[in-house]
Amino acid sequence: MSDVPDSYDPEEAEQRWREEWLDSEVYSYDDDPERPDYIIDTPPPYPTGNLHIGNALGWCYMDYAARYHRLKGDDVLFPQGWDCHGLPTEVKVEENRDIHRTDVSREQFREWCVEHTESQIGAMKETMLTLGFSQDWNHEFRTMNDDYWEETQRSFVEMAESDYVYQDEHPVNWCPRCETAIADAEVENEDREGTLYYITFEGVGNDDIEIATTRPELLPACVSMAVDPDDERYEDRIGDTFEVPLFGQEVELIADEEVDGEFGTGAVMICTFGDKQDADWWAEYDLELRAVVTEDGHLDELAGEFEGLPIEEAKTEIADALERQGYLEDAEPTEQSVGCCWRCDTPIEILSKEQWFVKVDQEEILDTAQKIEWFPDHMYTRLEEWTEGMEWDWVISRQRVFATPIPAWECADCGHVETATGAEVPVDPTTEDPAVGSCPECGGENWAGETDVMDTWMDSSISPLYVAGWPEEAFEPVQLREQGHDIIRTWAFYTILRTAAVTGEIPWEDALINGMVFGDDGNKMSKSRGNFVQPEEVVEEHSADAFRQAMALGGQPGTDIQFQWKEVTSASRFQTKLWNIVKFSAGHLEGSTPETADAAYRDVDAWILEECAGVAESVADDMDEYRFDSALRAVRDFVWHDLADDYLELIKGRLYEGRPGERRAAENALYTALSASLRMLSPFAPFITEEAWSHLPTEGSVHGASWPDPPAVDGEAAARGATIADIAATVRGWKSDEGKPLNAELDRVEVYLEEAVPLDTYDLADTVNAPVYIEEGTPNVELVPVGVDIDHSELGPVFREKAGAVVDRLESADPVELQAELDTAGHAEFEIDGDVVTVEADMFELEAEQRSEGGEEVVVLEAGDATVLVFE
RNA sequence: GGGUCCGUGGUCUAGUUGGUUAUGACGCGGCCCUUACAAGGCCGAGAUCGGUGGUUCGACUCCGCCCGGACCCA
Repeated sequence: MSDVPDSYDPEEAEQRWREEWLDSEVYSYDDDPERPDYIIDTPPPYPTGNLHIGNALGWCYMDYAARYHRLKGDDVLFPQGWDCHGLPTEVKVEENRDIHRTDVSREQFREWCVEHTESQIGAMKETMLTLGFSQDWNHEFRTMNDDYWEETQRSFVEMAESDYVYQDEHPVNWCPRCETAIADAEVENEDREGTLYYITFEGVGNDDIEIATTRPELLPACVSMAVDPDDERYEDRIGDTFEVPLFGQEVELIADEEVDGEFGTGAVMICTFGDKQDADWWAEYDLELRAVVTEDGHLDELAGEFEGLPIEEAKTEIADALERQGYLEDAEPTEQSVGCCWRCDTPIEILSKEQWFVKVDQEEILDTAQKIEWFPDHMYTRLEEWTEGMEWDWVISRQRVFATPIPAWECADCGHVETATGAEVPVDPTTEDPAVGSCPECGGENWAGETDVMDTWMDSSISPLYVAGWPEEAFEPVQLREQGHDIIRTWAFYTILRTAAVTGEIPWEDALINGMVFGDDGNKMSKSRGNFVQPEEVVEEHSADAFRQAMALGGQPGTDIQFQWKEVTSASRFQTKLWNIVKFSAGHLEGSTPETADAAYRDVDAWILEECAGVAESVADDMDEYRFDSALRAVRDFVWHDLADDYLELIKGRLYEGRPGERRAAENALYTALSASLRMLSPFAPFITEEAWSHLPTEGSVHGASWPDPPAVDGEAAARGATIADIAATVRGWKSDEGKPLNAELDRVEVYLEEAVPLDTYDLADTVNAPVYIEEGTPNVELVPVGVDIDHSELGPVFREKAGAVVDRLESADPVELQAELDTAGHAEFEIDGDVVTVEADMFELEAEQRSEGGEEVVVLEAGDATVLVFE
């Protein structure tokens, strides 16, 4: 009867659909002016060659949203980009080819980097396809391609024209290993064990002074010293001068409130530059610049005999020399926070260099960020804090190769700097001259192209502009950015800054922030801990659909989630269940089922359709709020318990033996509920739902279908259906308790309802396998009140401070007497503190228990409002 | 040190504006091959909701403090 295989083979089906979808247009963006756009600003990942489980979580979220919005009828653009430029690739290429980047031409080096990047992208794309992500591959982009970096340069040019971009000499964070400037966001503070040295500076015409420092190697860069103005130890000493040990320069003591009197001796040396504080003081007090650290992290000629030593060596050599010459008073271990390069962990230096900067306009950034809807909303706070804490402008120039060139030239004759115009990008200033021709300042013709390149974040922070088609199309905010909370200070921050600067708009309407993925044991995933899981392993063990479901149910978006194998197990079981439902249903459905005219729905049909409509609505609400966990849970619950446990069992009689009209009504309702379920599940489990869809009388792909909208039904019939389902479930549970087969035949079943309702017993009788009689009132069996069930929400507000006493009286009263009072008076009365209080009937219910004392053998069951008598 | 989030059965997790017996999953125990389903079904046990004060008739939910954890910043 059915061509549905007995079991579902995910490995085969997932492979098949993956290929099918690639050849189809189901995921393509139509740019249809009639439908609302839903554009996702997919954050382009760095092509590491490995899409790890943390990436996968974010892509799952985007894919759930993309698939949901397609069902909702939106014109979805889910592009995929690649953030290609950057140091790790340069290092990898140097390693693989055993060269230094300066050994070959910039062109050659770039070419190798591109080649390497392409192979890395291929591997990650494969994983994305395995996991069933529905990007529109016609909209794939690479930040290293001309068409992309043209836009990067264009945005740079526009920002230069509006004075967001400027060139200046200013202290910057410098990584001596990468030999480039880096931005504040690329510096990570690490707690390290260091040594605190106590060093004596001899006074020049005044007493000596002792300072404490962790960086004796910076003594040659010492230009001043400072104490807290309120520090009594140094009263009257401001303005004293001292000679820097070993290096001989004379420095003056100043007072500044920023000095921490608790640290060391309370006196600190100011070097150019030990840290950001030094840079501030240097500027504030107009101190001399003694640059002693070279770009590659060695001491220069100002260090005299120590010239050429790497920083770490210089530290110990100079400390030794201080000790030998009697300047070192003490040395003790200390905890210190060291700023390190986030790419290579090398401690950073602060050097003053000519660099390109982007102005950080805190107010504009926050104004913009506030207009974005953050999910969860507290993620905005992260951005706010970071933004408010920004001290320096964003340094965007990098002394590297594989990146977007800064489109500028310097006149070799007069030093005038010429920035490209929008018309001449993309341009590589190292190989091309500016369009302006001769220097507008001096008329010279000798241009030196800028060899500095841009920070990679300059590329990735225009992704919303790029995917939205800027500048051909005026920019309108896209609908969604999804990303991890660990990169709010970079990706989100820079994108907001740049979009506001270039367009005056917010980049996205919604920012959905995902948490981190931890291992099964609750710890960060790491290979050494043995809790590392690669998405492919999960697919191999179970299926991509199961993996995707586990990601959705791991926790609500925004929280960190633990990867749980048991969640995958549970998802697999659900899929088995779903498959069996489909297999059973498909056998009863035919091509004309969906269009059954004027289906004569019985009560249970009305009930399942109403339930289904309710679920469709609440799941849509969840999806709109990106509550994927809640959405999937609701659908799974509906499918398993309402549809399979209750509804399917209730209509089996009609499906197998019903007359055509009533059978077709059941078939139609079954089809409606099942196809709605598949559509609601399809964002989470795209493969099995597509496979199931193909076995039902449906058209096309489930992913091209629309969000379910079941027909409106008679509400009273639906309520009756709910009672029937409740009764059927109760009888089924009882049979199971009794160890009876579910189809065990019963003598008869009597259903007692308080008010007579024309319950449709047709399906119920078949399901419980007994004739069913509906009665009004209470059954003629001995029911003994045994307890009281208080409705606190009714009773509490009425009695307020007396509520506790009333509850006590109700609970301590004899239930039998209470029942009698209720029957005669319609309420209960107590005397409390001399007052008579009346407890209305709606404030409590008496719990009754059936006491079988003689008479007919009968079992009494409670099913919601109904009392069910079962005669065996 | 500042900030954000969090602490619910053995494990993970839900809990909407405070209101009956606190959700589900995995695991565990028992029963059941019932015309979709044993790679399954049904049932059961298992939680003083981190601790402690407070607000309230009533607190998992609101507030204070403490303990513990994660992340961000300094």
